[in-house]
Amino acid sequence: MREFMNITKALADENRVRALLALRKGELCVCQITELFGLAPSTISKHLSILFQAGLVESRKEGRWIYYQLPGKNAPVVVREALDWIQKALADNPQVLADNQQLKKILKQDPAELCQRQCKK
Amino acid sequence: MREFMNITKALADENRVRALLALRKGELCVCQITELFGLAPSTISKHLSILFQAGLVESRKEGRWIYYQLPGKNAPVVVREALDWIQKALADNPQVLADNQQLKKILKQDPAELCQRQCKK
DNA sequence: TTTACATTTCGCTGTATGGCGAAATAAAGA
DNA sequence: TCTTTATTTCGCCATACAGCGAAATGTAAA
Repeated sequence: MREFMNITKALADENRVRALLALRKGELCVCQITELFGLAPSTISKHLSILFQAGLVESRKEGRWIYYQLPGKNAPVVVREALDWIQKALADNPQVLADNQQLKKILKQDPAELCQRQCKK
Repeated sequence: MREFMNITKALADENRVRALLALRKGELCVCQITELFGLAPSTISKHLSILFQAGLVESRKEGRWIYYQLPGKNAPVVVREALDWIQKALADNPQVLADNQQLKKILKQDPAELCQRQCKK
């Protein structure tokens, strides 16, 4: 039950749901998500930590960057069904579509430059 | 998005999830759920109100009693899928099984007597 | 080594939420 | 009508949580 509630609590925040949907396009580093949402890096980090604890994202370290991504086929059924559920419910949501557009612009930018700008703020 | 977040926030409380699973057996009045969880009637009422706002339960008034039940076939897809999800995830959960046992005992009792005891507390 | 930098952790603040009991509401019964 | 009673609403308290900035951590570059 604890595990399941970790998932529902993780899904009970709009920014975390938006983050999960943004990750559909592939892995993202913290500063890319930070840029997308316009929140403080520490805030984004905390959100990702909560998603990670719930098993809703995986993480991969590459040098100084940490990339987050949606879990693979080996993820628990309850997790995959949760992700399918929000995907289906919000695929054509205006906010989510806007995030997708914004994300495209972010992905065109050099991640290194992006992160530098984030850190200077 | 607001609608969807109403659902995820409603599911982010363990007692509300337990209530939804208890309702699988059929409609229940407030005092029956109160008896099941051992919380104050006002607390249960608030929880049911939140589930109702999210569209996760329907209600039916019969005299002084108000019966709550899971939504029917006409419920939005996103709601039905949410209910299927938690049902599948927690069908064999110890807490949920214990609730089922307890619920059987409660359903054997006369609702009128049950409610009277609740209100005297 | 030092410095730079991406991310996390920590401490704090304001707001949201679960819990209760008391009062309000609404419907049945005396 | 006047009680009784099932439920809701309201006001309160304690806790949980999202947000930030500053400090800490760990890794790469100089």
